[in-house]
Amino acid sequence: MLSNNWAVCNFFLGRRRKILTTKREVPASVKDEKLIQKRRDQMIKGAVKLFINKGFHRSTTREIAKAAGFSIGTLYEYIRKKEDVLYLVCDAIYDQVQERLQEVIDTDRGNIESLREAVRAYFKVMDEMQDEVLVMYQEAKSLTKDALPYVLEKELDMVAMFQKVIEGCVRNKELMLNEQEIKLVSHNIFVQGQMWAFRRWILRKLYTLEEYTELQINQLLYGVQGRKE
Amino acid sequence: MLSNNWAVCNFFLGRRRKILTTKREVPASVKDEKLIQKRRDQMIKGAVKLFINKGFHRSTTREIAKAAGFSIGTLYEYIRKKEDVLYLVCDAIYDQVQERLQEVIDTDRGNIESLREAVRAYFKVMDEMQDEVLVMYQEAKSLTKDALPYVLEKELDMVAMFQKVIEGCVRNKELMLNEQEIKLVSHNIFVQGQMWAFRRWILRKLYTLEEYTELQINQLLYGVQGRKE
Amino acid sequence: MLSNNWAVCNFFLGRRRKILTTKREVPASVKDEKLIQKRRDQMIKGAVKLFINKGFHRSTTREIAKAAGFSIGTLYEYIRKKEDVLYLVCDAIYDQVQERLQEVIDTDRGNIESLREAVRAYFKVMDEMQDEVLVMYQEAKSLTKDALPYVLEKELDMVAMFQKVIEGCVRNKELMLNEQEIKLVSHNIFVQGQMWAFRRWILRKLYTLEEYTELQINQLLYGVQGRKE
Amino acid sequence: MLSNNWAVCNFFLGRRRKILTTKREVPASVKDEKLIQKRRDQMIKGAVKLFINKGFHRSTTREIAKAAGFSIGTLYEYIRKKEDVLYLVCDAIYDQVQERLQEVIDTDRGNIESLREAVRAYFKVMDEMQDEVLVMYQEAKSLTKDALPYVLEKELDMVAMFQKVIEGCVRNKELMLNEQEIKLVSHNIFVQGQMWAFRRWILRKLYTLEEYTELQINQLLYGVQGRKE
DNA sequence: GATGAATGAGCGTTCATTCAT
DNA sequence: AATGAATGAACGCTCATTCAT
Repeated sequence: MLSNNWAVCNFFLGRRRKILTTKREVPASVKDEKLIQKRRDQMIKGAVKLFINKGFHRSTTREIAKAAGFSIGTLYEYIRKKEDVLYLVCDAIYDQVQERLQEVIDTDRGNIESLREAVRAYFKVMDEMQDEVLVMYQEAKSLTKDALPYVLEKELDMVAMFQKVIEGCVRNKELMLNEQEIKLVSHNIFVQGQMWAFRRWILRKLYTLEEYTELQINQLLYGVQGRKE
Repeated sequence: MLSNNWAVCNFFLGRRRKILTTKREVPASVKDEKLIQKRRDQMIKGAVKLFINKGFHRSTTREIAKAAGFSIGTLYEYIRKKEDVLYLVCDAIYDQVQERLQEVIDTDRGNIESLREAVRAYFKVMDEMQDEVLVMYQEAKSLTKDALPYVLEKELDMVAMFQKVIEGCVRNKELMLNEQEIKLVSHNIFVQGQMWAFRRWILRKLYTLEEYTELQINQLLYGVQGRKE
Repeated sequence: MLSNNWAVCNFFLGRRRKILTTKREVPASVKDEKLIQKRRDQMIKGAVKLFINKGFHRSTTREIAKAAGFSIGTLYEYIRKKEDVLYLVCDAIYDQVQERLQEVIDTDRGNIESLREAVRAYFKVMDEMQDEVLVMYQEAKSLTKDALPYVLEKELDMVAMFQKVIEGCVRNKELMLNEQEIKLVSHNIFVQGQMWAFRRWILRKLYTLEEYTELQINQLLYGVQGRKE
Repeated sequence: MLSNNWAVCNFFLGRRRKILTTKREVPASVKDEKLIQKRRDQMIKGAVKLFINKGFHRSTTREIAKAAGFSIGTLYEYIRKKEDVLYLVCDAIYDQVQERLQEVIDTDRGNIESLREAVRAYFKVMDEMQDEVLVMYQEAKSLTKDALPYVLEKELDMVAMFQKVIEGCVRNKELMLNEQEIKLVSHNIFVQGQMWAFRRWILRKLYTLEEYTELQINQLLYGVQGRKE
């Protein structure tokens, strides 16, 4: 139940610094950790392709196994339930996004240029990982009660990256924003990046990625009235 | 297939002014139009509740019938396929949103105050219809190839409302924006409204609706730097 | 159950002269006998068309009602069960065949020419009523336990017509056959007539109706060796 | 649609020597060919019993599975649709009939005695396989458009066996028949064999198998007038 | 550790039949 | 007498999951 999900999330997220520090474990029957990693990589790779085309609910476990390159029996040696696949997929996608961002975003420079660069980098990643983002985006709600908080926490971690960049600017007096405003802007940036993926059916017709990026950055910095005259 | 869906959408939306002017009809076996309306209203009401809790895929046709207050046989007198319920639900929600907006938004005044009001009104509707918006938002991807364009068109109609308000401001020199910028801002407003619904798990903790609204409007108008000093 | 059907048939047919002299009644809710006849005629006409195309089991009561030109509710004013339609249809087809035969077959002349004529007339009727015969033929097995004997009795009545013609020939010494042989030949003629309908997929390619008729008559009269040299 | 079926059949049969040489494959999910054969044998055995009693349409897939000795899920590992069962059953029955005939019929001797023997053997098989023949006979029409030609071709193969025997007699001047006549007689024999099965409700009362056989052979050879003398 | 045959609960859907109007 | 909306048992079929090999 979604509404229950939110309740559960709130519960967890409220104290997340305490409990959610480690990954949620999906138990496997197989012992060899190396093998588990290898098989799950195969699985995730296949499943993402599948989910992009048919969504999670319309993909069968058999199809997932096949796409992964092994049998249905083997699939169940590495997961307990179909929903574990979804969690593993979502988890992997977020990790990938985050990893790529951490490579290119400098959260410590604390000037407007670093904010511009962060947004550009983020939008670029979202563009390159469009399909994956879409999957995450559309299927996250199918995650079970206990898996969802782990994924939401990763979202917050990403939002926190932008927040950190902006806080740097504020600290250096490049921007004048209170905490509420900082958080809102961070969330806006985050959503606008996703938006490029989940509204691509219309945005792609109106803008190239570069146009979209620069327009959003300008709007972010100056608003619609800041440039009025 | 999602990716195909997009192709289809693009195809339809490309020429939408010509083909998509009328509603997509869902055929019913029952002839009495009044009755059809009544039963479908029951159905939609029940289905929304269900979809909020379990999502479309996890809701069974029997549950939908029960929630609507009639038997499974009767359900199928008013739809052909389970997916028709989803279309009917999405369609109804959008109609409702749009209707409520048209009541309160004045697209002709053409000043900044009217833009503020439009955004406030829109965010208020999105707040009041949180559950419905969430359903639409999360389940739209499960719509069939042929139903999706109808729903997307409605989205564009709503975006167009904001666009019209902004164009008014531009015409009256209250704002200086080119067409690309106008469109982007319209989409941003639209998405930020939805965002209040689909990210409520975090936003509700940070802001009241009023705070969220005013912060977003200010960010929209002045950007983060327009107010720098 | 078919096997039970046979048992039941045997039971009934064994004493048929006593019990099966009247038509099996299909009760109607409506009182007006004239109307019953009219509505059932509509029904049979529509149903035959339907059964030709889709068979009994694949035709729904709604389709039957529609094909008859009235509502499903009305249909059930004139029958009790769907299977009644099948009985009514089979019954009507046999009546029609028999009526047409009685018009043209002279069972009293008692010469070989009258036998030839009877066969020719019968085959002609079977040719003209191909579709109906096929329906009867293929759907009779779906008749209920209690309806089947009535239809089988009609078959025997038709076989008896040929038997009568042949008995006339024997009485006049035009043929030398004992009773067993007479009956077999009668059944053969009957089946060969049906055969033209139910094996038309191949026979039509090999013969015209006239060729088929004359070849069968010759084979009937002279065998394959009677003409050996 | 039955009428369409015939059209399709004609189409296929017209060129059958070219296309229909191989069996129609019914795909199975299971890979082990041996197992497929075993399970399908179970299935066919159970289904024949069921179809004899209730007909194809009145037998449910669950009943078929149960009669076969496994679960509904397993049934569908070996077929795709319920209709596949019917095809498999019809196909198996024909194969069985044909196999038994090929064991006993000598198509090369080319004398009248061999024709007598062929007919006797055929009628005996039809007697022993009464139930199966009845099923084939009554349910063949429920076969799908694409399955029917395969079954009809098998019929023609059997007719061709009699044709071959008769052609031998003609070649050896034991009989004087043109091709049209040969074909007709072959079809007659074939139908008269089936007739013993599908008209057993009356024929059994009039004749033993032996009487029926000898009477038909005599009628075949000498006609009703050849012996008039 | 890998396989894939087996299972059966449960799904979407149909349709003969009823009955209030 | 005629209608057609309502019903729900029962159908064909799917698929997540298990477990013997």
